[in-house]
Amino acid sequence: MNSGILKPASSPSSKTETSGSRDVLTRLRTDIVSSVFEPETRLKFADMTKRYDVGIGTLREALSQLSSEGFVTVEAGKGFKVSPVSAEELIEITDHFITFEKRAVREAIAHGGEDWETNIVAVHHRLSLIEGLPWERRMERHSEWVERHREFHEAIIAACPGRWLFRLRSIMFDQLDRYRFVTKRAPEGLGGRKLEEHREIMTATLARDADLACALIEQHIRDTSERAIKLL
Amino acid sequence: MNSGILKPASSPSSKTETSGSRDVLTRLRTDIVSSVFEPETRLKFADMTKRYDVGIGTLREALSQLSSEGFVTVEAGKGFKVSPVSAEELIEITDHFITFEKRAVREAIAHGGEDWETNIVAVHHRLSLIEGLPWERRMERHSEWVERHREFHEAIIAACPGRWLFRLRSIMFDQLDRYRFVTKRAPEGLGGRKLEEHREIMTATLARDADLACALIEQHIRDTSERAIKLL
DNA sequence: ACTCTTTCTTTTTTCGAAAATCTGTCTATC
DNA sequence: GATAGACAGATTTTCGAAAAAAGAAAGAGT
Repeated sequence: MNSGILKPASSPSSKTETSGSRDVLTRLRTDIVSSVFEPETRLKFADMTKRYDVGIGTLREALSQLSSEGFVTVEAGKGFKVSPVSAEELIEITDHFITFEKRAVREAIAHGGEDWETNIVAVHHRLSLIEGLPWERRMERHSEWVERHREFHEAIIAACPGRWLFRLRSIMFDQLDRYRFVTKRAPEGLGGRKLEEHREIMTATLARDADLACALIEQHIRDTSERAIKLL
Repeated sequence: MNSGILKPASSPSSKTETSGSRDVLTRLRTDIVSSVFEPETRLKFADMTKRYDVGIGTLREALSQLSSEGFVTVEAGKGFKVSPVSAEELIEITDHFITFEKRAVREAIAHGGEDWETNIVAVHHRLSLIEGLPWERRMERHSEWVERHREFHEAIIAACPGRWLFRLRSIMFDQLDRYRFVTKRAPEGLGGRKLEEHREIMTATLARDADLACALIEQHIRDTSERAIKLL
């Protein structure tokens, strides 16, 4: 089957066209985050190499990487499978992420300069361009939203000098993305609210009000996670 | 990371290399931790495949894994090199580790059962067998000490139910190991002191005195890290 | 009916050749 | 002398074939 010469990649959602050039690690992670592969699914080399059009070795390296990020689990001799999800894990991840993020925000506010501020304004604008859209159009560009949402939160803490703090936070953020996905098709509700929240977070941060920024971020994250828990 | 597979532990062969019984990932990590390769050293495939007697693909996977653990850094097209070390990073790692460890200890004390207690006593005994030795003999069995030391601290927090907390802690612990190595050849000093400290930590933990255990552990880690900072 | 082999199939894991990329050196040109 | 281009050697990255391991199915013995 799939007699096409290149790129079968018949993902059900063929809206975002960029996937062809991105590397297999990113594509595979995206597919796991967006539940193209359900939890516990075995990721067989034969299928995967065809789907992503890469060699076995390259694929194995990507899977190995994803296993250390926690997205897939590996059992020696039995191959790789998509890591399971659970409400308990989401609670724990949320908890860790909030702890990291609050700490990082304080550091960033303490150390950030003009470039940091400017970048926050810039990426927030990019994000608001999508969040300001009506519901259907937002859904169409969901994967873009995911990316810009990540960019925004990363920009906020970019001035944090602790590299490990940044790194640990990012691991948790990526994990949250996976759970965040389940709220994608949730009823409209907080769509416009998010636009508000992000603007408030930006304002507090640029005003160097660390306490307020932390409180807003904590609420922002907890809201999303709690919605996800209900849908799990 | 190091899943519960029992390792060969002892060094069977006279020379450092030969006998590729342990897998290349473990051996390479050990070599980096014990400064066989200095920081910033480029890890060329040609040399490495000969040294560890594995194929290019296998080696690449190991290096890739180590890069996500933070031991090596990778630049696309320019290969892998041993990550740099710095006093600043040690301070940050120490800080994160202590935060994780204290939290994990409290959880473990709250949740641990009889098996947990028993295992702590057992691995502490194994550790004390080395720490009770005179200085020269301790040095001879340093790599065994590293392993048993890890086992001991892992046993203390084994009952902690948070899997991500455990995981994040372990990443930091592995990083600390690398810095801990520089204190290996430090003047005798705290050799006997450590034996004391570990016994105190065990006693406090088994007595379910979380506050005391946390305080002891924090002191224990900070002492070691501060000694390392001076030697950096 | 059950279990222990044996054999065959599927899947993972390893390996080294070949392609792509980078680095440094030499030469032509201004 | 400085700059750009091109060549050669070294190094990384990719790929798929082949070996090793796991799983499934069939057969023999109890």
